[in-house]
Amino acid sequence: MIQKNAPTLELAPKAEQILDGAMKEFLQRGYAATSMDRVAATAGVSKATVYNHFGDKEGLFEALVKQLAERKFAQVQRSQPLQGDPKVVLRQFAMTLMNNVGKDSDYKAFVRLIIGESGRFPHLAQTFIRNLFKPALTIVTQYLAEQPSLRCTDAEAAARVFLGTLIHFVISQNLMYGDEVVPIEPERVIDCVLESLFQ
Amino acid sequence: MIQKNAPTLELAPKAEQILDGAMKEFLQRGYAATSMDRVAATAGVSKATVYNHFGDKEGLFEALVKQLAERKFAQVQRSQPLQGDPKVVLRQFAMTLMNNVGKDSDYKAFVRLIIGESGRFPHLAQTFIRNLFKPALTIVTQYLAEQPSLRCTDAEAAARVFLGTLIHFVISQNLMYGDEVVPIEPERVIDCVLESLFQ
DNA sequence: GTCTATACACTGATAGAC
DNA sequence: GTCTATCAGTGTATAGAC
Repeated sequence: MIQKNAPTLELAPKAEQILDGAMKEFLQRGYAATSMDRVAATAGVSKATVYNHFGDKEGLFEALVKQLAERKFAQVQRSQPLQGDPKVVLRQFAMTLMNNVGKDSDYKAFVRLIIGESGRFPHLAQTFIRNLFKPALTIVTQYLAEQPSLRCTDAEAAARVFLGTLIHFVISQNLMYGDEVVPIEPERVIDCVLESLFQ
Repeated sequence: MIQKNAPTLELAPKAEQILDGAMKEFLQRGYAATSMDRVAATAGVSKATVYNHFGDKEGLFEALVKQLAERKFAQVQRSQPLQGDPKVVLRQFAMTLMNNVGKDSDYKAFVRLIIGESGRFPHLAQTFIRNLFKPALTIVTQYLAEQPSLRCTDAEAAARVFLGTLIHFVISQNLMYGDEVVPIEPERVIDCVLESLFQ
């Protein structure tokens, strides 16, 4: 009766299944508007199974956020180290970041959720910062520290200027739909920040 | 029986009263977790009165967001025009922005709410951009366009670099509690962005 | 471990008296 | 315009059978 084939080769198949359903619901509706009923239905399991695995709604939410943060962290770590001419390398980096974040609906929903709930779940916001912003900051800081053409001698501060410019651009133009209110070509901002940071 | 004294001298006393209660609830709990029952109780009116004034929950939320956006807009417009030595003027501007936004709990909650709900209420996110980000962008762009020492000839792009750096700093360090994960003195970032933008 | 069934509180919204 | 009372629906969480 019990099918032993194709257990998807994962440690906890039902847990993965539940997290998949939880992701769809939480990203689409937000934390408070997501019901455990719907998570169970979307995941294709009973509600009691959800509670057995994750304790309560907060436990499920925390497990989901940590999984998403770790998945994206793996992507960042896997990216090739920066090397070469700054203006070429960093322009490529900027375009990748803008396309990777600004046009990925799931990722945009994830960022909205984390920021929106950061007042009630400070620990999850910090997990996001630790797993995603901090590694990016470290990579860019190390790269900038090796560039003699960098105008600002404080490489970490320069990395914050560069990343802050890019991330705020995505937040204001894409997450908040500012591209219809204060439109501008991304290239203009990238050109300007690179022109400013390097001689 | 009916007290005629102290009608608070406002056009719609009950409406203001309801919006005050709605502000407390929505800013603290978010949109979905806020109940109309609690808004009515906090405002000191009956629930039916809330529905008579604002139609439904979305109507109340939109009225609240527009009021908050307009109040903050008035503060921005009232600020003195920028003039004088760029590094002095913009350092002062940056410190004011960081203290005004980063340490005002109500304003932080407002920004979290707007970003968190921007996927479900794009129009309200755009109202926020139009009333708060766009005016700031305009003021800084005009000021930068007059500075001969500006390295980047594209004043609007430079304004986005400057404001993006500052706003992302507040979001990551204050809204998302990144100051405990990736701490840094604000002055280092301000120094760096000014050093980069100006000769 | 997983399911069905259910407890119990609370939700957004409305009807009708005043 | 404001209130009390209430509706139908849904929320989180759990008990008990398998």
